[in-house]
Amino acid sequence: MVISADIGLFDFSVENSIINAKKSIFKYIRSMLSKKTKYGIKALAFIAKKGDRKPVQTSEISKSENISQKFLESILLELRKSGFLGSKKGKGGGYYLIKEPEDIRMTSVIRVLEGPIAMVPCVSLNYYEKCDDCPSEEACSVHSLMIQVRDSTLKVLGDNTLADISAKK
Amino acid sequence: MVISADIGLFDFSVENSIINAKKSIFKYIRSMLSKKTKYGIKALAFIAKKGDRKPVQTSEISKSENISQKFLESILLELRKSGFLGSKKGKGGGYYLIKEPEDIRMTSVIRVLEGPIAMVPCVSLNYYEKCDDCPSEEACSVHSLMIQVRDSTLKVLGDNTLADISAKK
DNA sequence: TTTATAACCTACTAATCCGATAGGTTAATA
DNA sequence: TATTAACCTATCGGATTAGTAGGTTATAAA
Repeated sequence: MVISADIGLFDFSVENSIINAKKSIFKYIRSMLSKKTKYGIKALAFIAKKGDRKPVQTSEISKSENISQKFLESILLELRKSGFLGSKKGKGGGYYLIKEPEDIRMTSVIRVLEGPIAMVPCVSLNYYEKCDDCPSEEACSVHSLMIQVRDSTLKVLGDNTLADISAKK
Repeated sequence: MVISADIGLFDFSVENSIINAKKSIFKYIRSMLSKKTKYGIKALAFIAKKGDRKPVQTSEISKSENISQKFLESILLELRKSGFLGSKKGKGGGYYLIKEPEDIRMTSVIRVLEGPIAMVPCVSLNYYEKCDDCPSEEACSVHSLMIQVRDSTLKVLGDNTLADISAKK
């Protein structure tokens, strides 16, 4: 019985790695950071890099960063509505930062564009939601693990400002 | 212009917080950890808690942890195929651990059930994939940030074993 | 040897979200 | 007055998630 279990383990491990290989080649890899958030951060970094406060057009960012212009428009609009950017219409218009890059933490950007930073709503600070299945969060084996993950992620994202990530070249 | 920008900021910040409030009440909160993975970890912890190596039935775990039995079946099957569990058919059958809980790291469980741990494929160690839009990963403002997040998450998940999370009560 | 059990397998589904597209309106500049 | 660029509304295909349904195979007990 032990032997057959071992053989089973071996066979299936091989089989599984093939499945995973196929997965990575042919299938969509689930990403925890949406393109929306990714594009939003890139756009903010692009604007921050320019340094001056002159409005930057969506079209310029779109071309330079290979982002669909229409999609980017909606993202920048959202960033304006949530207080990261100011805007100016008409010729010479565009978007500009209304805070110093040093004062824009990645946590706040991601919370606006992506939503919760925690991997699970029941440990989210800003988007908390109780699990339907868990009678007690203390008894849940996943809960404390996810709190640890949340805190370590929060530390990284809270320590990094727009100034930090746009300094990289 | 500065004044109108400020007013705009204020108005929209308020509006946005209302939108977010509605979001958390009425809408689905995106979770980075699928229920599949969550249930899988819970099931492993359940089996580990029992201590002895006697097979545990899917139905028992399903009832105790409030998980759809059919869904759980598919998860435990996957955990067996990827080498975490052994199984026994027929009466008195079920699933049992084939490794010590101390030797099962959360990183490996999550990689099997969820896929990549990184937030973005371009910084994933086990599921790497190049971004279509980025010409250079070094120049990407998101890249190094995501590496930091990945490493801190990896640290937490690598330090926690099944023994650690099932010890909690 | 039959019967009950529980793992195993295959296929399908509703709901949801993501990323994008299309087409138009408003406001500011030249 | 014409052009520009932000702003707004609606819609969509493709993909995933979290199941459900219904059966087959292997094992243990009767």
